[in-house]
Amino acid sequence: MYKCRVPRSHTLQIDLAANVPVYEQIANGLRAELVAGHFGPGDRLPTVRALAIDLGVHHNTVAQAYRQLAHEGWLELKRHRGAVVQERRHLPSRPDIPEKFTRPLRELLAKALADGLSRKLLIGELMDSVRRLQEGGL
Amino acid sequence: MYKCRVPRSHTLQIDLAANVPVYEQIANGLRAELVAGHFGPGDRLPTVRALAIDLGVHHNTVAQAYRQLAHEGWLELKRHRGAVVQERRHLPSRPDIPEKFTRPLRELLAKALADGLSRKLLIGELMDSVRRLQEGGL
DNA sequence: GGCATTTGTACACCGTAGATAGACAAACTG
DNA sequence: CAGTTTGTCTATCTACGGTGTACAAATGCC
Repeated sequence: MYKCRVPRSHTLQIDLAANVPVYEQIANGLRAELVAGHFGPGDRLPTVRALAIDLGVHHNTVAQAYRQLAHEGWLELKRHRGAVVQERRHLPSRPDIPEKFTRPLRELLAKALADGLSRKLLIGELMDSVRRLQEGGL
Repeated sequence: MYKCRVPRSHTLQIDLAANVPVYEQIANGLRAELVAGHFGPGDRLPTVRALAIDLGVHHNTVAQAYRQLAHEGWLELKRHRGAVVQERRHLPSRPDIPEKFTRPLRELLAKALADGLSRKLLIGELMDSVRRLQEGGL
């Protein structure tokens, strides 16, 4: 019995056609959930196989995502114990903001504008994010 | 003689170690410049070989980036005419905001937070972007 | 006008990474 | 104690990114 508020395909979506690896899509999606606090320390994520079936990929692919998150300190992976969410100490802030955030954000905005999304709409989305951040969420 | 305000390695940076393809990094960087209006219609970008040398990659890699941008309607690629910036009609806005923007933004923020960047700092960056967007820039 | 240079393209090649398949060892369940 | 569950390991296959190289055509210089 594990507590699994994990996204079935609704919140965690995989795009096999995307040029970003599936295991990284999974890790990114789960990391977002973790950062948002949707999981607390001690919570257990689904087994690699269960999630793999849900997503329609191989369990090794999910395992790779789990391993990456474990390596980042989000999960503890014990055999047959499943993936347990860990308390994660806050890292000291790094000064490489431009590379880690500003540039990707800029490129993301450029892509969105190029896709025809309006400035007004993007501003709205950004402001929503700001609000969520201010409230301690994501 | 081409008008080339193109980034030497300062504004257009390539990370060979990144897991995102170099040709896509180039395309993303140039698209950001184009969206920002740093190039006008008729301007000519550097030749594939010139930019390739600047970036330290093969000219075919740059050519692939140029082709992608041309396919998106940003550039016109004529043999021996170089890459000419085109007037680009605005596409009709698509309704798939979450997939194209919200989700990637959310994951980017999650990654930044996971890296130890503070909420306050991220909020500042987001607000900067909002301001730039409001001013018609990027 | 002719010729070397420039320039984008096409094609083949190689290395690597992503995804899968299948087997394995250990813990849990009854 | 036997069967099931579960994460891991190893091997294999495929696709893609990046490079090397040759090519065709337009440009520029004399």
